[in-house]
Amino acid sequence: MDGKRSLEISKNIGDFENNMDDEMDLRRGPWTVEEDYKLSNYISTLGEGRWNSLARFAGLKRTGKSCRLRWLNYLRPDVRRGNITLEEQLLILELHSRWGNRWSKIAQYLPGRTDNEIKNYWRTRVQKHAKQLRCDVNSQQFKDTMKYLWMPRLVERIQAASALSSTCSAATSCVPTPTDQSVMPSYDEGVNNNNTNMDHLGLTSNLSGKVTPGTSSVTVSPASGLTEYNMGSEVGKTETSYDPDQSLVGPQPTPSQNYLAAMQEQSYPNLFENINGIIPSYSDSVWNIGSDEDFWLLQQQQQQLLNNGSF
DNA sequence: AAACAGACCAACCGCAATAAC
DNA sequence: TGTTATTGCGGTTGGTCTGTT
Repeated sequence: MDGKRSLEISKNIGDFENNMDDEMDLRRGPWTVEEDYKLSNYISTLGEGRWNSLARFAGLKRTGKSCRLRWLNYLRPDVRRGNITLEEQLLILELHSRWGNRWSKIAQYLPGRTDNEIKNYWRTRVQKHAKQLRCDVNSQQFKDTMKYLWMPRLVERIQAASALSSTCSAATSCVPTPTDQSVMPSYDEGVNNNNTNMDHLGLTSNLSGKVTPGTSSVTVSPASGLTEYNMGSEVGKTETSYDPDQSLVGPQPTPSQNYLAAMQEQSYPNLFENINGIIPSYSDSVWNIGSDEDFWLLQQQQQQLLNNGSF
């Protein structure tokens, strides 16, 4: 448990105790350890659903809505925490370009990520980038910047990371393989913390989520101008029936990996050619979308593309 | 060291769709 | 069939952390 969480919990315990007198009042605000424990225990034995009655039976002075949100966004054992990986960033950009702010739909293709997390990512990172580039996040200019600069750059970084890890694993097992999502590091700014959120409760859960991948294909979508990604009916479907006997089956490709593979096959080589032709220094620079220098670079590249009439 | 600003994210709110009665 | 309860979604808010001045 990190310091931030520890502080939050100790504060919450205090708040919880102070509010114990308010028997009739519904609690609001941050969840306490006790509440998390009650909710997790209740759901792990009796399952999800009927959130209002669940809240009552579990002895929680919370609305059903609040319980549902807490479970889905935080306590659910397959919630994946930590930084958004490059693959996930790429997927978010692509899916958002197709569906807009359909966060829950987008989240279906990012196993373990919640709509709230993706929404927060979009608002804090992507919209910030649009602001820095002085364009509207919904403008064609920004979409083109994503399409021709940002997304290909992400693909390249993923490829680079993949090449590095396979080289490394051939020699020694020093870096996790890209097919192992559970330990896939974020090359942006840290490593995924894939711990379940039961950890701080001292709970060990058998519950597991499972991703069922399938075949995928990529074509260029005339409508969006971006890649059309047909995942098939079963792909990206996260099964949320928590059978204790269920266990994660072998290392299988996730939807994002299918997507990436298909995209590499069909769509992006031309983009790489295009951009490398326009920007000779492209492959030399490190694409870290978080730093100011990168945004300066991106602005320069964007301007070059505009000057070349590529958009 | 203090004040401030911006980033981040958990949680809430309002609304619409759906289910239950 | 109408009403009420529940669920799910997207937008927004507010608290905390972190970096800067």
